[in-house]
Amino acid sequence: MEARKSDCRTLRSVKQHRGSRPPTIRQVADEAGVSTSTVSRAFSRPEMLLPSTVTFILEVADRLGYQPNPTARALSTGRPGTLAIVVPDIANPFFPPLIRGVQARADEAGYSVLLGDSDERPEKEVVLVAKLGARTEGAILASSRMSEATIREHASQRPIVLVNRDIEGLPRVLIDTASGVAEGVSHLAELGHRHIVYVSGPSSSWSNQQRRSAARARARRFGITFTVVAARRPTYEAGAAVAEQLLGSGATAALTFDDLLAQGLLAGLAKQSVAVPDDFSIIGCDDVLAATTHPPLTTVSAQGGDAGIAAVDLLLATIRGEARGGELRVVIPTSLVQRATTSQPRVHPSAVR
Amino acid sequence: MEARKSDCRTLRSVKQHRGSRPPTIRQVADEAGVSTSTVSRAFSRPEMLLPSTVTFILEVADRLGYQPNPTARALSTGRPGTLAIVVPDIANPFFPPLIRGVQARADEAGYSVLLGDSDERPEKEVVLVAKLGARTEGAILASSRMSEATIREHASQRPIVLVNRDIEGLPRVLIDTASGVAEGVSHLAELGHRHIVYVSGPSSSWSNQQRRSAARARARRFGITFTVVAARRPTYEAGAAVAEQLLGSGATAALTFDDLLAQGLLAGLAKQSVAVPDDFSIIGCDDVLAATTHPPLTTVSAQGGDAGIAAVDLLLATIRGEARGGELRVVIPTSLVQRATTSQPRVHPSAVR
DNA sequence: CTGTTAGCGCTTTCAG
DNA sequence: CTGAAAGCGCTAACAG
Repeated sequence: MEARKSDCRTLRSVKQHRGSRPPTIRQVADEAGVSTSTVSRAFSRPEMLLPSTVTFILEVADRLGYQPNPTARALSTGRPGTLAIVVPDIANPFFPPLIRGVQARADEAGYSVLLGDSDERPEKEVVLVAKLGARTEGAILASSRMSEATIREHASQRPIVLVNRDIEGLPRVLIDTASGVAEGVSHLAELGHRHIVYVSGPSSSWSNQQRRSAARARARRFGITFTVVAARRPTYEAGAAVAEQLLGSGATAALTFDDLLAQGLLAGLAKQSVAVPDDFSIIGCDDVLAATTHPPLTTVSAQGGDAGIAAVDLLLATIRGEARGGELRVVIPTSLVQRATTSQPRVHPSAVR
Repeated sequence: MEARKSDCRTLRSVKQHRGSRPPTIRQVADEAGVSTSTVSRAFSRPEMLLPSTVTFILEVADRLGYQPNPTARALSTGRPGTLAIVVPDIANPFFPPLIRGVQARADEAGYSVLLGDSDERPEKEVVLVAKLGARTEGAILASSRMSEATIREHASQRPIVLVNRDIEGLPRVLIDTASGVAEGVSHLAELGHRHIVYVSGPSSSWSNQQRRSAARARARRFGITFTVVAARRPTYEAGAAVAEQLLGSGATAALTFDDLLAQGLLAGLAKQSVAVPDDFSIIGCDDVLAATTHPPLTTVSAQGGDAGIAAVDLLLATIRGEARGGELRVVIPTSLVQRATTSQPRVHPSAVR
């Protein structure tokens, strides 16, 4: 096989330079003396062609600097080859590992990832999901702040996988921090604490609800006093701000919605000259700060990256229509990571030793 | 104007349910009794139509749940309406704010954002940029690890804006941490330090080179000893690992490539019972940890979010062909943020006070 | 195994 | 101001 019609395609064969359109399948076909279908197949289904044809075409294509146009391919096949991931706040350290996992896995599967940040605002999330949904094959909603009804509505339009949001019937991956949190409460109870407080995060967060109720249930089981203190956003500042309030509550230990809050609390307590863990114990959640806090934070591990990978797998399965009933709900286990912010509560000074 | 031909388009008018294709411009046109061109115009160039026609069509479209297909539009116009941002590591806290800025600004401009994580690997970055580049109108390469030649090659194919990489002739936004670092050295010199060390980051990082040479130059100006110690990746662990090495060097202060390294160093030093800032002073860079370290880190501010916004503006201008010579290089100033990790060097014990 | 022929859904001249 | 028709670049039956 050799190149035919390699005659003058008037001006079209000029070497590419800034501004010239990239070569199309048509040009490769002409240059190689085959039909466009053949060129198309050489790229999408090479097994249908003679190996020699494939190599020849690929060579010609390469020489011309041809690359299949993803947009055209998307329109023709109806498969954009992209996924969307939307999160409430990229800057919250819980999400980067998650996003990283998503992007890596999607990439392996030949997909690209569109990212959306809703800025913790449900209305903005709605718009984003609609906008991104139209240009993707499916979306992953991490810690969605939208109402269940709204989510269901979106899910009826296109494949959607939820992360840390438990809605019956929808594919979802849940990081089961509840078990880790319960473990944390047990740990505190066994240490001798009789009054603990839970510093809550965003009220519309499923994770927050899970953690709060898991902590409460376990506390009840041990018969220890359980109080809830609300922090606004899950931030360092908010954590530092609730320190005083905790001290006045009579509690000797706190579990916080996440590590950021715990870290802030650590600072707030330090400012009040309260020693951690000697005077007060703290347990965070998510394990996104590793041992970088001072002292190193005891927390509940959460494999954000794994969740991202699982979410992509689930989404891909859903897209392909392989998502069978049972596997709709993937649960990722967690456990308590003991570092240095918990210890026995300080007993009455005179009783020490 | 009223609906004509609202007759049976056989089965096509069935209400949408999971699995049914979304309505096309054709259906809206039929339902409204107009041509597809008119529907198209109602969405893309309403000013060409009678206001009454527009509202009518929009209403019909809304009733049918019609939304223009972005892919088809992209193919037809040649403008995908998407931008790409590729970073070496999303999990590095320097990038989330940057990405956040990019996504927010792009969204305002009606664009969506494709995200790529190169995992600090140049080869992977090359593949990513090529892949994402094909489906976007342009790309933002943040802290690119690719060679200058490779970057130029990509830039010759499509609009590209660099962040923290200074390549002549290419549009770029640079966070001028060099000035902040120099300020940091002056600060240390004025405090009385006579030997400082720079803990370097990725060798292929432009920022690293900038910071290192800025520090060296300023140190020379003050006639103080300047040493460089190499950390592998810019991580907490790497920072903790170099602590001992620094202590043995005779230096009394360190500037680190970034805050993560500084934070690790803080921990490494604490482990060796070296008090900061009393026994050793530290200055970080990027200001991504705010006052969350212990003690609060003195560092060089860097407005990642602003850089992201500026990058999008530059990219959009480049795409539109408005990028004029002079504005090709946007520099974002930085300054030293003094917190609590720097102080006078401890003089010979007997000489104290 | 390869070519022909229709589109995918939308935009865009060019008429009227 | 609106309609008809011709694509954008690629894929997908259907023949051969």
